[in-house]
Amino acid sequence: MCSQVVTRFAPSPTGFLHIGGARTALFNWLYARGRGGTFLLRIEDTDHVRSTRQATHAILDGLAWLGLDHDGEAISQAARADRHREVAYQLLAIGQAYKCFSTQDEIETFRDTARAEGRSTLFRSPWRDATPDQHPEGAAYVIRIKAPRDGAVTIPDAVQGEVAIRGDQLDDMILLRGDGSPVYMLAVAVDDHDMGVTHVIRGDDHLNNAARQMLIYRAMGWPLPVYAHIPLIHGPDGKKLSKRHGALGVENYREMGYPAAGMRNYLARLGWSHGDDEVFTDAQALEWFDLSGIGKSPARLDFKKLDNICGQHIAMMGDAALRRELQDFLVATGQDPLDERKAELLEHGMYCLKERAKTFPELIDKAEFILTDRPIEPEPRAAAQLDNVSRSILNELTPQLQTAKWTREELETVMTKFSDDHGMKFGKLAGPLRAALAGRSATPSVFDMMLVLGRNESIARLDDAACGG
RNA sequence: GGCCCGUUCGUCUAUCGGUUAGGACGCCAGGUUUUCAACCUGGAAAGAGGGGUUCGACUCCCCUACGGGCUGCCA
Repeated sequence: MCSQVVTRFAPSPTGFLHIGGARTALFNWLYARGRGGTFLLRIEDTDHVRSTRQATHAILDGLAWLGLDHDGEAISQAARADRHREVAYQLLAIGQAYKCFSTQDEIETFRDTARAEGRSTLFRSPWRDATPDQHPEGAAYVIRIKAPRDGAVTIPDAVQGEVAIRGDQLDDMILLRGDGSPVYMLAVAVDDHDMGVTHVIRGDDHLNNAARQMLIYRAMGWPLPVYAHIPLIHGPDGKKLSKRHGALGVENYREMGYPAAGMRNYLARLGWSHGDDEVFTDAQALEWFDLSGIGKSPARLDFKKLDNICGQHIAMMGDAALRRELQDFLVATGQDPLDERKAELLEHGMYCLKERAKTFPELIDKAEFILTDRPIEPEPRAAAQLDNVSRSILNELTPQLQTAKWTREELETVMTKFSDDHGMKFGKLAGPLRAALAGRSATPSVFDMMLVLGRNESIARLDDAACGG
């Protein structure tokens, strides 16, 4: 069969894990993991001024939260500068690159006048064809690649199709700066090659760069990886995602309480599709994901849809897993985790809570009746105007519910007995109970529980039981 | 300025020359419900504009408009 797939995610550590970057990472992860391949992580930290250790940690944390595990250690691009330099000199030695002694000032003024005169600002170095004996003694130089001046470089892209860049649009880009430091374009090409990357899946802001990187591959005689340039994510207004759109980093989404599984689903569906499938498991995504399903136009972030997808994932999750993730969420957001007893109660009641929460904070909110300290007293003013049923609910049922463990069986038993004793339909208990507990912030969720219990699955059964047929 | 990419309901998308242009989210209406939510039923809602090619274009080609990207001794 075909050789092993190797993908990579290569963020610059200049802040946090951008939501767009997270999607790029996800696509790479899905592609590799779905094919038994390797998913590597490379930190592009060659910009010493902007790169920080905290930013690297933020990226690692974000990936870990999203469950996008990479193989091996994260690779530091900066640490590989010697190898990048080595390739630059190799290129020089085989005549695919040359020393350029033009100063930055010269280039600057050239560009200024070119712009002013409406001409191309591509700099053509006069040193391209100079022989060594023409080189000035001891002067500073940069190493430039010899880009083709005619013809075209065609990028075979799995998403965009064949994209041709004419040779006259390509300048002799710098490989090594005057101070001997390698430039990004060189580093990327060398690293991708050395790491054995077979599929470069990245944002389409790199599409044009691919042509330049291909020049290096070509000059070195390296086999080309498959390129797949995916459209960027835009804000709800269709503009490029920026600070004013709010949540940019994945940690923001984590703090808002979205489950990682829901994020993976939503992000995967953003710009990629598998027919009409909207909600899917990781296993399905892994099986279905393919470059051919990636769209070519930028997608907008839609929080309503994110909510919906996440809600469905919370409903799909196992109670124990939910309990664990909820605790993680509380810790991650600097809140106190639930104590054992409450966590236990919550897990028991999860079956009728999780179907109606889209985020963890919402789940906690719905569970207020379970989690609130007991005994629960009704607000005096509300207690004063209760009808008979409500009063008996308050006196008989509430105390039982206050000590209940909230398992489905127990809740059914208690509620059924009560409605049976009062000769009323189970579903009709909601109103009086609410009235009995009016004014308590804890009240709404008990109705949720009753209604869900009653409506969805067991109302007929319970009503039959309560009314004796 | 030059070059490159994109454009189907409000949003995410299906369609890979022939469909009443489908689904999902959201929205609206009705149902159920002694709150909300959930749930059920129904509804409104799309091929940017203009030229071609073709018996037939959302689909192929060109132009325009709009959006985005690249054009650094940034990454």
